[in-house]
Amino acid sequence: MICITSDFTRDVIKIIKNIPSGKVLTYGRIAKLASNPQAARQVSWLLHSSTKKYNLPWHRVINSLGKISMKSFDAREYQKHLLEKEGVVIRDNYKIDLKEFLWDIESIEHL
DNA sequence: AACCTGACGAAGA
DNA sequence: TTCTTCGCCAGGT
Repeated sequence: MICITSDFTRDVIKIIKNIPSGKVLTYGRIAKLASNPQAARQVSWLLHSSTKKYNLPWHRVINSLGKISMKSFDAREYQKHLLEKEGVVIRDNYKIDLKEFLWDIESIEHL
């Protein structure tokens, strides 16, 4: 399991934990909110390796195209199910309308 | 210290 | 519009 050693990682964890039900954020936006716009891959790495440990709502994180990007079919279907349960509409090809469902947060000051 | 990993993303072809 | 390439980062070995 991972050990937090950077402000970046701590912020990412905090941000993800605060995504409200029924909303989503993209890897890139999370990285940007955590003051490192180019660290989207690290966000992905974090989710992949420490979702359980930090009890994160991992399903509310999608890619910049507004799509679910899990690798296996089963995983995609599971994430789709979790999101739909919260009212998020999933279109063909696991596409989500960011205009409607992207969490509108501009800074993490108040978190 | 060097190298590997990831559910990324922007830019080209 | 779809696919490939390449740069990114930080934690884990």
